[in-house]
Amino acid sequence: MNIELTQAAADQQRVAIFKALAEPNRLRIIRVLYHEQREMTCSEVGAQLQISKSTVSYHFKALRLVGLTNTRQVAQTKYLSLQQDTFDRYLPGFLATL
Amino acid sequence: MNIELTQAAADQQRVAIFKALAEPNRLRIIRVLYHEQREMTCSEVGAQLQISKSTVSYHFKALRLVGLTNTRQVAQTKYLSLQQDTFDRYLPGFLATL
DNA sequence: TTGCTAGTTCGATGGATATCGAATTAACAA
DNA sequence: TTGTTAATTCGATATCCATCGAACTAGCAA
Repeated sequence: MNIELTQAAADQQRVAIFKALAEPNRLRIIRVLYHEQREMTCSEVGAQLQISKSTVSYHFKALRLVGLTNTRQVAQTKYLSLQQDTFDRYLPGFLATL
Repeated sequence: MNIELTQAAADQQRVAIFKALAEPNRLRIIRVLYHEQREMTCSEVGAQLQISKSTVSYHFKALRLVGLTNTRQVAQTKYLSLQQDTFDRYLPGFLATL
């Protein structure tokens, strides 16, 4: 294991995470999930944030791809929640500032 | 003071900070400043990161505008260092993960 | 003044991305 | 089968931004 390679990989992950959070609607999704401490669906978030469901789906995917959230599927419905591990590793203490 | 307004303002700041950090070269600048624990000049960073001085200047400005760094000027030379306060307020614990 | 050094700004370019409606897929229900 | 609901994908568009070299500004020194 080369330290520089793993650091480069970690940096790539950091940049991806920051990009994901550098968007007002995605940040609001994170806050809602953190404060409500429960899973939420695409439709539910779309209604609360007043954005189209396609846009919400797009943001959900972005958050999931960088590991900030995870998804639990029940029938046609997908429930989104925070992936605490990722926040702990890359942004410890951040959620508490929201 | 309206809580929602100040939260909106804080969110705007958060998004700006994440945007600033969502760029590989800027993240590297932050890491170098954190690890070396000293001020660095535009030229010095440009040489170390192998990017043109105009690009470095552009990134320096971006970091300064969101309050992640501060600048001390001596004659023509500007010395850059981290603004610890901002990290403490918006990203507590982040620097230590680098 | 004449250079030299450190940074900034400008203009142009190429690439990324946030957004929406429409079409599509998938799962369930009647 | 037909219809309904939840979410994804597709196209298209508009905007943002990282990058560079060149031109410029400002401070210092012969």
